[in-house]
Amino acid sequence: MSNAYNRPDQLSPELRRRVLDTARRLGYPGPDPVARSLRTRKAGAVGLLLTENLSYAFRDPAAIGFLEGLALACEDAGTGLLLVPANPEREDVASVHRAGVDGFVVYSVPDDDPHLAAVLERPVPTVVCDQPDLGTVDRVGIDDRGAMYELAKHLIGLGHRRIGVVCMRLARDRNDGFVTPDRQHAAHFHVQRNRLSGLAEAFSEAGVDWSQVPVVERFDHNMASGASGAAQVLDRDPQVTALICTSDVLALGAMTEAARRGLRVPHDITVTGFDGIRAGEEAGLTTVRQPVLEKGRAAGKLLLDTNERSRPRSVNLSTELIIGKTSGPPRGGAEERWFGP
Amino acid sequence: MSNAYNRPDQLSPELRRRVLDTARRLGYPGPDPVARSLRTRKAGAVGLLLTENLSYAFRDPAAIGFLEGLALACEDAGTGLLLVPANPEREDVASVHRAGVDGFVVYSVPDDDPHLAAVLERPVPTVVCDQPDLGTVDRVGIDDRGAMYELAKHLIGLGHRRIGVVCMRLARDRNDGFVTPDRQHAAHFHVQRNRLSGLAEAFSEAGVDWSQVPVVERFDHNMASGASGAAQVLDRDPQVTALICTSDVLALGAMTEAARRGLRVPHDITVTGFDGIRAGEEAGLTTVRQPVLEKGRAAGKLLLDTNERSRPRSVNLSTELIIGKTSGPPRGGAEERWFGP
DNA sequence: AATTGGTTCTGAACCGTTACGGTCCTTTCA
DNA sequence: TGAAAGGACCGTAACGGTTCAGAACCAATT
Repeated sequence: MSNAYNRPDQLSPELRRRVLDTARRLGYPGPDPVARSLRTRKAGAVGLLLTENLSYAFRDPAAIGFLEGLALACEDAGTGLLLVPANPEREDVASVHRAGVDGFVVYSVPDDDPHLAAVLERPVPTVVCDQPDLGTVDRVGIDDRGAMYELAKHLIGLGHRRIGVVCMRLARDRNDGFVTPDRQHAAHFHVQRNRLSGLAEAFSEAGVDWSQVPVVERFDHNMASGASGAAQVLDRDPQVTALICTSDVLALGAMTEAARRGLRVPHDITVTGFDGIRAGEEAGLTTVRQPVLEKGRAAGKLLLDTNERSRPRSVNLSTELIIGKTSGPPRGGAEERWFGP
Repeated sequence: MSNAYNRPDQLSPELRRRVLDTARRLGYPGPDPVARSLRTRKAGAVGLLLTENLSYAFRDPAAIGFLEGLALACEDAGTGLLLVPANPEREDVASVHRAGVDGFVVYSVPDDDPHLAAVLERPVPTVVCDQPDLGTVDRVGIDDRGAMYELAKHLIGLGHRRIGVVCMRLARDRNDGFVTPDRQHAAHFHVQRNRLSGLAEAFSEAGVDWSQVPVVERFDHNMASGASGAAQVLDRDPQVTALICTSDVLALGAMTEAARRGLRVPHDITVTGFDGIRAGEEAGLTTVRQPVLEKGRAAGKLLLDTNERSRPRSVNLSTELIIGKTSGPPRGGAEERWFGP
């Protein structure tokens, strides 16, 4: 009787001792956690669904920050954190079905991802993060659109009108190259779609024809992609005065490419990022800082808060525009370009 | 009948469709993963036990590398990775008992940690990493002692005899300060014990009285600890020509402290680390590079390889001495100290 | 002595699935 | 035509715990 293990008060110390003794003698390894979970309908763990290969997440500083925050929340609650393998290339959602968890956190997956759909079919609470608001499950995010709009306004104020953009993948298919406005608009990654849309709005308001702005997409998210993306933009239009990247990692890569071409930042060209990662900070990157750790923590808190009645909830965390030393007025001054090319 | 879900070949398409239809109509959410795990005796996940607060692991570059490698192996095998909360301050082992997993990976916990004991009592395969060889379970590690011995030999060859050491925590209790040889010898962290012992051996062979060498311990593992540890060593003996740190993170901190004191590295003082993390590489740190990612991957492979007959296995990965630009001969040349104090 | 109250202990039901063996029906071949 | 073989389908028994109802026991009260 497993009362001996879990409810020492329900039986006499004498019997408890006897039970535990014989248990040990028979080599009983203690109550089986799975059987317990079945009966109590509590798995004692939350699942985390990441878009990327599991291992890839550990390379992205923003993802690591999110993980840290989520782990923090789980730790507080004494629950485990199950990393669910969700290979984006395979359509195999078995891993989602197999996960014995009390809830899911879904972090930045494409909105048409079959794994996401599989999660939503499971009868457990779910929190989506950096995803569109589904209205049916909790959500944590930031105002990507507004933050990027503000950053764009800063650049516009400096006088930039001829810009280029390097962004992360917009859909599940690999498309390393220029992006049509259609593809931008139909992007399946909520975060990227909104950042681009914030840019488009601000620059359109400033009289820039957005359809003419070179926007380059990169599937892999690392500095090399930022560098090659920047190169592609600069090859197309060497006259751009600012390279706007939708992440700090891409921006840092773009800066190496600028350096390789002998362009001084910000004198010859302005480079901006998004996220506010440590390495960007050290480089003095102009960027939008978002509270990645808080995002993870908020997601965990929302999921583990059993207060059902108020669902679904939506949490928007605030961001901060960081004006670093990688942004400045276009070469030759702003005025020169007032009546631009 | 869940055959409809899992064994489409066992029944006619017609029946399958009918079953699935009524299932949907009745709001059946698909087979319950926990019940399945109970029946099949497979949880589809491996547990990871970390010494630190879960979230803390995401701050340590070496731990992140390990996690990445382990996640990689899990991904290949299609299993989940469950981060088990193991607050080192509480003695609460319930989280270990509650974890529904097919095996455990234990990474760098003190050898007297109750969580480790709890894992070993569970009737599932276990792989320990950066731990003493228990003889009963698989092990992955490096030759910490030999690698540190080699690094010490390099410094001795340069002429260093008067050194100081900054190391990570040696036991579960907090002891920020100097370490007696006794405590070094009795250290509960296998990795730290062996690194110190490699140092002691090499310098003893070179005629240095190890009991006189200042060894400072820091409980928290971050750059600030490295800086304050270095300060404590330099306050005790401003004449040390080399600061040997048992991790790169500590070494980077030590370098900031050296800079703060106006000491040039390596001209005025030599600083060395251990791990081979990216930030250290960028700083040109002299260190021992260890394959952290491979360690994680090897641990995962060992655990997921169902070949029972060859257990327990022990894997030693190789390390590489990296001679960077933070080590050089002691100020005033090596010869001066040949007959030194 | 019978009722009441309380504690300790026992047994059975249940959680939801998969494995297994048995029934039934159809097909194949002597 | 009958027996054997095979496929489709179905019912049931674990898997290993937790929970809960009620039995058994003892002590105190009426």
